[in-house]
Amino acid sequence: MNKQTEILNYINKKLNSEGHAPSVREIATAVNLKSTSSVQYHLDNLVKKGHLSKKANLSRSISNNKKITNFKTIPVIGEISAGTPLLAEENKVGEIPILEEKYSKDLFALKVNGDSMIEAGIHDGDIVVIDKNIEPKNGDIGAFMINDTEATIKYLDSISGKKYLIPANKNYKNYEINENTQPVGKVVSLFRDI
Amino acid sequence: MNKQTEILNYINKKLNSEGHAPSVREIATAVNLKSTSSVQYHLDNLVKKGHLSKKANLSRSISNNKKITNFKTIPVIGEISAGTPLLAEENKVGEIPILEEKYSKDLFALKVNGDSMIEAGIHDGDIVVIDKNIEPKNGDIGAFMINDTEATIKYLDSISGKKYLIPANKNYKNYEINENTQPVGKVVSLFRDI
DNA sequence: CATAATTTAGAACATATGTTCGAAAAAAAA
DNA sequence: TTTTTTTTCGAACATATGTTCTAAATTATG
Repeated sequence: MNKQTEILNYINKKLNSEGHAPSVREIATAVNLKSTSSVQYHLDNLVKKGHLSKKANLSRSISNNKKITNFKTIPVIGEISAGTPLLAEENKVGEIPILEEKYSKDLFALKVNGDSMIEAGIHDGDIVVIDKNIEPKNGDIGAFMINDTEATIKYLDSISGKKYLIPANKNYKNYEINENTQPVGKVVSLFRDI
Repeated sequence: MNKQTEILNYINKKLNSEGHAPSVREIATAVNLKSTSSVQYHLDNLVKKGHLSKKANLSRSISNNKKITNFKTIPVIGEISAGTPLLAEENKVGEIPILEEKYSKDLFALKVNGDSMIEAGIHDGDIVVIDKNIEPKNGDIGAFMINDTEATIKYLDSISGKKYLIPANKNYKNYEINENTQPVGKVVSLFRDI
């Protein structure tokens, strides 16, 4: 490996592991160069080639030029235990990445339990992303809390004036919405490990 | 906002925008403190509380303690044009995030075209992640190239000794594997926007 | 109000660090 | 080989930067 890429790799490694850039002298030691000016020589080239950025006369100001795609994570909620608020830490079973541009504070994810929505292509164990900021409308798939103890994913629709939670599975019955049914948000996307 | 969180926010902002930590004096200026020792005072507290890490006597060595969930992206491939290599840039229609721990070089994603796998819960427009390093076995859902011009997602299975690509849709027929059929990889996960 | 705890200030110090320059060494080209 | 280009070295320099200490100012507490 040539010295230049060796230096670049070392810098990237350190940026990642230490959270800050190495000094010129640290680089020199790491890549077996006796003189700091040798390192400068390569740093100049790496900057010219656009691989790195650095600021003049500034300690440890080297940074990586590569475009960073930014993500945020949203919590994945598993079983809801009675009484525990939906997003309580104890319900959390994981995190999933969301592109920053799609991210909003009102997103969270729910691990699907059961096959009541299988005809909508939502399987047991799938993770659905829910936007609390969007109230599910007729025809939408939404997340609903029933009696504050159970979260369920169902179609929402009206049948002869009454509102129902409608499963996508012939083996399950419609559930008429009552005062114990609270809409949580709209299902906006889905993840599955196969 | 109190001084401590003001400092913490400034540091995080700078780490993000500049790629390296600010100096103590830069912090002082930014949060309107006249003395560097005032900043030190708060830095010490932030370190004690576990919000930051820093190394003694080291310039710009402040780093953020929060666990960084690392992601990588894999390319999403759209329509395959005849002759063009599968992963060619011109076939790319986007990127999706993958947790670093799940990431491998051999992952890519394919936008599903059509509803031939709808009974397996894979819909038109879904994005499936394919691991090129795993050769699909009987019973697996795999990605296959047909005649180097078309990528398709199907079940793989044997029927009376012959290997078939089997759709999950009664309206489609099984396709017997021949010399023009190349396995690309196994489908390992799925994304859907609803 | 008096007292204690917290926060800020100022100055001085030690040094880690980037930079520069000329020359030597090594590698590549002619 | 000779010439040119690339790479490395060593030393010296200027300064950006973290640190410490004491005292003052501010805020909280009784």
